[in-house]
Amino acid sequence: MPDAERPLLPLLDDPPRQRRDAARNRDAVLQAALCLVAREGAPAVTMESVAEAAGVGKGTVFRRFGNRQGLMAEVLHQSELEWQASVIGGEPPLGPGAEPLARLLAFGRSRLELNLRHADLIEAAAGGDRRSHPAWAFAALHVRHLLGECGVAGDLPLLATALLAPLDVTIVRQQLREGYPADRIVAAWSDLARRVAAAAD
Amino acid sequence: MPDAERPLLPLLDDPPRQRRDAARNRDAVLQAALCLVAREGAPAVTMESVAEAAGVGKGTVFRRFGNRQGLMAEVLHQSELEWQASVIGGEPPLGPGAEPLARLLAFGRSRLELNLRHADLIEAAAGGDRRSHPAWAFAALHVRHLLGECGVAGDLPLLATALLAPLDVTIVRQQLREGYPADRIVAAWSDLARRVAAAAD
DNA sequence: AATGAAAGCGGACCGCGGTCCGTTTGACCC
DNA sequence: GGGTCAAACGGACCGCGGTCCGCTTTCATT
Repeated sequence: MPDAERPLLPLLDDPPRQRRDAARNRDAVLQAALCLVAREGAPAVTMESVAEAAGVGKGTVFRRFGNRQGLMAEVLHQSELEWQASVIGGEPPLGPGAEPLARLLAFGRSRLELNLRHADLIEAAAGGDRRSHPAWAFAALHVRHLLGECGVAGDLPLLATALLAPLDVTIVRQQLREGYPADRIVAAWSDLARRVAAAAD
Repeated sequence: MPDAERPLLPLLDDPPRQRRDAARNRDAVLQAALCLVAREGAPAVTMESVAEAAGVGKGTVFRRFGNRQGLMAEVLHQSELEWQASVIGGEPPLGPGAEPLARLLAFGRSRLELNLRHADLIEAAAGGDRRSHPAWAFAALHVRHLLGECGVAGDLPLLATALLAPLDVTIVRQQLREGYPADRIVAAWSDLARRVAAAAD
């Protein structure tokens, strides 16, 4: 559908326009990856299998997405959109309308659940910098915003990161493996969040 | 030197005694790995190069250490011994003798420095479970202990993990990459630690 | 329609982590 | 010493991530 506008606004999209086959292939690869990950789980999906399912060569997959992490990051991004929408505009207490602290606590529980649900994908998408992923940036920004609304004084971006850190998949998984029940992990995180948010107001 | 005692105390070490060549090879591999990592950095060290340097076959390296992470974990362990000693018995404020809160703050700064210094090695040793490594377990236990001495009430083991989490290599590296200076990261962590420790007493 | 150039393509190729299995070595007993 | 057996060895082998380069497709221009 954007094609229909092209002739009418030829000035806006010209600089780096990409060839049509490139766009088509990129889309095919992403769809194939999405499908394969859903069906077989991220760890079982190889770059070659994605290429084959998309009907392209292996080189094409790497050209479009850089490496395995890049591809998985894109898949993860698709899977996170719905959740992000419900944080921004969904029901309270996760969405807007509740007290900031209540939203923060709901956020923690919800994010922890999601981290576990997408665990394999997150780990597959995680390079040395799991935190440069859009999903992480979104979460960090949101926590920072809520802390601000709670009236917390201090280094908000770094405090936000510090609050997010213990929710990380690898940490939570390890805690579960050590026998801590999920409820207790959530409770401990809530405790932490309250301590951080308590300093002000 | 333990050899000298063997004949005198034949009862203590018999159950799973390992063959002499096995022990010798394990040692040679570890030495070679230590040396190579120091000289070329962890990322550049391949399992095959370690095997060759140790004068053994590749299979032997894998048999002794399981996989690359296992080997790197062992190398890391060696590198952390000195620091652990200085935490347990070194000078205050890191070592014993200072106030618990002061020790905690000193611990954070010191651990952060060490994480950066050993960054490559830590990442190489990190499997899905970076936190099952002895070095991590040691740190967690120590923080838990200090929190207890601070009079903190709550879920100490999980709070300790939560405090440790933001010191993780990948997080700190990302923050540096985003332009936050190291001092500020340390300050933010100290702030966090104080908020956690402030609830009691 | 013809043409030139560059963006894109794909599969042969490489290196490394990890496995497998036939062979060797060391420990223990006679 | 000789015999036996399990533990250990080592290198050929495999699969996957990632690169490279000669060939093809697209698109702007005329």
